[in-house]
Amino acid sequence: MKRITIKDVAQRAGVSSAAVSYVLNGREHKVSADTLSKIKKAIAELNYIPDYSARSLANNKSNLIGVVIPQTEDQSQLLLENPFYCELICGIEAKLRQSGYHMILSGVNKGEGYLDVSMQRNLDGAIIMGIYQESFYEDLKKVNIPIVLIDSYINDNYFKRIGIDDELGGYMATTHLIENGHQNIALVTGTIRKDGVVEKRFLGYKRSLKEHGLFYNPDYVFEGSVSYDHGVESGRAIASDRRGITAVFATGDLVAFGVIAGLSENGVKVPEDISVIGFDDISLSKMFVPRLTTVRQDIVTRGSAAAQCLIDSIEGKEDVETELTLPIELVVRDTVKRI
Amino acid sequence: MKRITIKDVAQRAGVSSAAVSYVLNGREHKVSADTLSKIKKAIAELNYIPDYSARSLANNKSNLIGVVIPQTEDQSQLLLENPFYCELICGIEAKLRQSGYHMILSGVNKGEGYLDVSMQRNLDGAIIMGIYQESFYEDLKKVNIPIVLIDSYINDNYFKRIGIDDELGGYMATTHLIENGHQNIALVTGTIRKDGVVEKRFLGYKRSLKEHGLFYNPDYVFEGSVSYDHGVESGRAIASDRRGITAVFATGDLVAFGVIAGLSENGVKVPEDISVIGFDDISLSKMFVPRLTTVRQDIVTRGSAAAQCLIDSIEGKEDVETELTLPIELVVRDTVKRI
DNA sequence: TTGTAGGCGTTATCAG
DNA sequence: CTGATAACGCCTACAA
Repeated sequence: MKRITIKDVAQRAGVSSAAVSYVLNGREHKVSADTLSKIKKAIAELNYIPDYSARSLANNKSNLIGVVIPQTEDQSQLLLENPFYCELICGIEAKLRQSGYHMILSGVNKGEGYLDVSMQRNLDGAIIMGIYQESFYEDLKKVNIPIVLIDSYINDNYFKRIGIDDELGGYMATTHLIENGHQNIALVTGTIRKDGVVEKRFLGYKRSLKEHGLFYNPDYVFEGSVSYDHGVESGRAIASDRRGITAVFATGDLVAFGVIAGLSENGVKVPEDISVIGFDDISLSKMFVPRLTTVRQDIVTRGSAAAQCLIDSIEGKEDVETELTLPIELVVRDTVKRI
Repeated sequence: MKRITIKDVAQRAGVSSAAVSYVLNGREHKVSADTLSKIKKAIAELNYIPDYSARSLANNKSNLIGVVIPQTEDQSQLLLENPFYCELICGIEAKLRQSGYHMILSGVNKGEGYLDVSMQRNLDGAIIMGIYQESFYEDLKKVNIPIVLIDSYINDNYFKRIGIDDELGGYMATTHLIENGHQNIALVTGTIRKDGVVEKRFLGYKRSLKEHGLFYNPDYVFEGSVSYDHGVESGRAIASDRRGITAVFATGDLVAFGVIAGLSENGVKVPEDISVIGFDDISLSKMFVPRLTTVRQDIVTRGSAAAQCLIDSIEGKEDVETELTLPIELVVRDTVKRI
């Protein structure tokens, strides 16, 4: 299929290519009604489709957004096993498409940054999930495009952030357990990294303990990866050596499912023997039996908010918030028992 | 960050931009060892990053692959709720990135096709999941780029297909149930569309019934969408009116989970009262309690095979199979009971 | 209101 | 082996 260019359209309409370009870019007022209709007709007849590469070259605007999600250590595969990211992406993609952008979804190779991709593709903006080493962000800033961070507490005004109050979430979860009579509460979590969401949830956990006159016991913390498998291992460990633990706060729903599996595998029932609370309320949580009590955030909305925020920045809107905090709420279902 | 161009590199190295272009494109033998080293040095010093838009314009090669996945009817959100697609994408993305390509992931708007995107972005190829109306494929062919279909039995040699033997899978699942003494087997499934995978699984189901001397009973077929919710509804329906049904073949794991939920919600236990078998073996299936008996396909591998096949076509390899059928196997776990 | 022409970064052709 | 130079498709001063 030979490419129809703007010149073909111009020729067919009997006008110059500049005129065509004008109507293509919404500057229709620069053109007489007559020419306008001729051009529109020609575009339709020829079924003209613009070439974004050329546009990007001339314009420095690609209508391309980079979306980065974390990946597994070993396989360098995207962490799509975690439905959290899937839902985020659903929200992002829908909003982007509806606004005329396309999404390049990728992970970033170990040791490499994202500067290359940004420059190669002339990205108009990027949404970054997960947390990376500092040089990663410094590189990103050099490219000088709007960037939205999800799941990061990097304190730098260059970046926009769409977050939730993770500390509060950790506090809410822990408090809910305490209010149900639990005193020895384990924390099963991914790596507690500075400026990461997990750290905040951890801090909320500790604050709740303290405010309720309970001691923080480091032995109750099972730190590993944010994965089902780590949950399973922790569940097993707890089952084999209870040490008085009656409840578990898992900092992600997927982890919580793992914990439940690890426990029940060893005959420990949830919530009869041990209560479990999660975090995120991924769509799976409704499907799982028993239905998981968790701290809910609206993940899809968060994705579309991130996309919207990015688009606003790109398009030069004035009042773009540099930080947006979305609400969370406790969802009480079947995995926490009053004791 | 001002863009460093090939000219800057040429200037710095004291050579022409053509020479630089040569070494950039691996035609290093067209250049003297001395110039080569000077150019390499300049590239490194200036931290030159090529502009793919320009390259695409000049070359008609974008190193961009379009990946299309189905979306929900209402929200036009990607069907990432279904882990099947997530895993596929993991496989695809990893392979593409490792081969120097980027992935544009999107759904396609109702009523629109994918021709626009393909042309706008100068896609080098595309991977299409799900099935669409015929005009969709006809449009795609016009663009004249390699295309890999997943989950389609469209009979057209233009397209490559990476599939499994869905008919056999349906047969295996049903046969497994029959061999465990079941005679009244319900089928819970997405829409049975011509040339779709679901149709093949359905045909395998019927063949197994027939070969084992059982009658096909249309009343036992619960046709709806490939979703958890449809599973739940069907499960409820079965629970409230058993009609002798002792086993269910769900044509997707997610659907199977729904069925199980719908059943147990009404006090019907799996597998004690009713056996359930699924299809796909998504990673979730290991996590679910009870562990789902299912027909396994290696989804991630399928994704990376699709990507590899596409890349081979793009790069003009000779021996690219037009159709690849990956193995499947029965995975016996805990949801089928012998009666 | 309309058209001409130069440039965006890269590649490829074709003389030197 | 090397270096101009003309595309590629589009946009946008600037001139008419």
